[in-house]
Amino acid sequence: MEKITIRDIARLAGVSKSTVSLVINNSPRVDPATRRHVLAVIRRYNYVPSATASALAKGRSSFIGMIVPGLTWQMVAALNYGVASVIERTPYEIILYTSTNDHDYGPVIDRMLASGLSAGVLVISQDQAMKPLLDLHEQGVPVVLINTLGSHFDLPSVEADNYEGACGAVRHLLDLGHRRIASLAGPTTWPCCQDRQRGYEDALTEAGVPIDASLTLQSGLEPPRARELLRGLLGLPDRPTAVFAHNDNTAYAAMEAAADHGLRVPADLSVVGFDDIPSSAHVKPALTTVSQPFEAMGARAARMMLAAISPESGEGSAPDEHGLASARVRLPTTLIVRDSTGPAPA
Amino acid sequence: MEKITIRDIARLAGVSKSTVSLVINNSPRVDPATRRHVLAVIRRYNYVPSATASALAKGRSSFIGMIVPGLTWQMVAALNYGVASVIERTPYEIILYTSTNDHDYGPVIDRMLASGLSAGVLVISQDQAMKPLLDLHEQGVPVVLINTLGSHFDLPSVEADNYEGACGAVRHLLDLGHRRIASLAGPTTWPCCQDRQRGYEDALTEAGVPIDASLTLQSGLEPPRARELLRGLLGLPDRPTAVFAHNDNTAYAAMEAAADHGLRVPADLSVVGFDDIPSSAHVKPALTTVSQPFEAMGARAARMMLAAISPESGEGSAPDEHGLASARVRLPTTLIVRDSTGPAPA
DNA sequence: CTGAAAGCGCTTACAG
DNA sequence: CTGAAAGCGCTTACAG
Repeated sequence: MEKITIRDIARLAGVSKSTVSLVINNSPRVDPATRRHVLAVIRRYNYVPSATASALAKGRSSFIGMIVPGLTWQMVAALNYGVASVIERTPYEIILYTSTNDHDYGPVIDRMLASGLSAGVLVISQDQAMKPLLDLHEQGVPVVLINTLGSHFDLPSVEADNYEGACGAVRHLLDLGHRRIASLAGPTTWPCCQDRQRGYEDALTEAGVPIDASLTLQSGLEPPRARELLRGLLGLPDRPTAVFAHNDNTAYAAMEAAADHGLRVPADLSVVGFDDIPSSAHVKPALTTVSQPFEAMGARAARMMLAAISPESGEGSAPDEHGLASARVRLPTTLIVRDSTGPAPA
Repeated sequence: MEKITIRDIARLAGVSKSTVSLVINNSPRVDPATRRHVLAVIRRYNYVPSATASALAKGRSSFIGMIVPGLTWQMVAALNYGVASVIERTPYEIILYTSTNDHDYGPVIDRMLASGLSAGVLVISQDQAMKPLLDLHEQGVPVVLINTLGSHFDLPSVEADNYEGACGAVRHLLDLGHRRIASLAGPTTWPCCQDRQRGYEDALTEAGVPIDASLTLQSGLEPPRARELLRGLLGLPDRPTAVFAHNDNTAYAAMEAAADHGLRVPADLSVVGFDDIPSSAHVKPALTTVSQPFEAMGARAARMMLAAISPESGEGSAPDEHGLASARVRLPTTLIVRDSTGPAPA
């Protein structure tokens, strides 16, 4: 069971190594008959070219680096699944870089750069320092971001449509008759949360409901803090009858805050979240929330990456002038209505 | 900013490429002074050897494959974090193989084998077919399993102590005065669930409580099914006063089943889960559950892998005769007591 | 359209 | 203890 090499295939097919190589790399300048023949023996012997050897010879590798944040995210699983489903049909492999420092991808990028292994980098990011990524990009390594970034960065990215998602969630509450709707807001520095907050405000304005700044609570997406802040607000005479939380975990905290006051959800207080993490279908009451299309986001990002590193590879063949280099795609979200929202109390 | 190579370092240091290589690979047969000097220039020029070139020359690579199941698991994140924290201090990189077929790792293994890229494989598995993994192992590729396997497999593995974890959970219920305790069991074919079930039964027996088979519900770990089965059981006159669920998601289902009957948790029914996934701290009532040390499990597995692929690398230097090749480590769990368990009703 | 040859950046006997 | 040389398995001009 010796490892079979290009030389073996060449001998077996009665051609030179060069020809085999050209076949492998889809060169057009090889006779169709020869190509078929070579392909046949390749298949027969189950030959797979050595990735390391070809990387060395080509000067570029067939690895895509994927940088993921550390512990935090439940969504990484779904995102990754999407990425895997497209990459598994290509000769590329994913090298996983897990950042043990969630606020700075610097060390991880250094490592990547040093190894020179990655043909491109997929980055799942939140509020990490962007500088290292921009450096990467400037050094000619394609970078595709998964998740929202500030618009001042010109890196290709795929994200959920946070703005429209938030609008939809708030409109749902408005439709149910709610007028005093609180926002359990995430970090003001996170672009995704800025978009969600804008969506919240615009939906209100559009419905003719004036914006009351005291109804926006800066929870930083930390459940304990969210619970505490909302508990304060719920004690007030003109308490809100609904809350739009910037993510599911703080929505859970909102339910706890309601319980702290003996308020029932949704009879006394409606709650809508954002993300639709797996547990949201199971909490009591089941959470109405904005579902992000994580799997699709991952798949899309992977396709953009492939297009960026091997333009010939078809698929996303460059609609805009820079290939997909500066694309910024926003995928639609879906409002999942469950049991945590209901008509505004009389 | 040309890529700097071993030849550059050799020239800069005034030695041969061979010597530089020996230094890089920690060969003992190089003069300490020379070594210091070479190391200095390596550092000064920030030289990192090409992973592809050395893989090619050595005939083995510095990649560790990690196979993860598809969508399912929230714990993969924590596991991965543990793995990353140890691998990041070595020259190894992780190649991520995501199985889009959760029941058969065959395709993924084929791919891995074909590329010949991985020096070893870390596998997060549940009830996948073991055959491909055993083949791998037989071909001399070190395999370390994360998670429980049938004891009939002789692959090194790290798992949580499911048996003791279950015992602890059930003893907690017994201490609270419960005597009729249901088990919301997982697939009988999954070794981890077999262990949990044994723990449940042994804890009962040890307390002198006879085992009532009708109290064990085969939920298959599917929440809807768990809810339905338990709802049936709770309608009976001698209903259980507590339930031990084999994982958190079915514990949530148990709470729903209780609500279906208007039973309060924990006043009328105590519920304990297994896993301690992130949301369990936030559900209402917060779930008492057995916490698995995912991060530690990942780290441990990574260390075992390193020991297997580079025995010289110290760390876990082989306590048993086969190195760590046949080790089977079981890490302790922790019972997290929260609000879903309380004294048995009078 | 095809082949011989040099080269990618390392490692590893083999001499010395 | 150190260096010259061959080789790992591919790719890529360059001839033909």
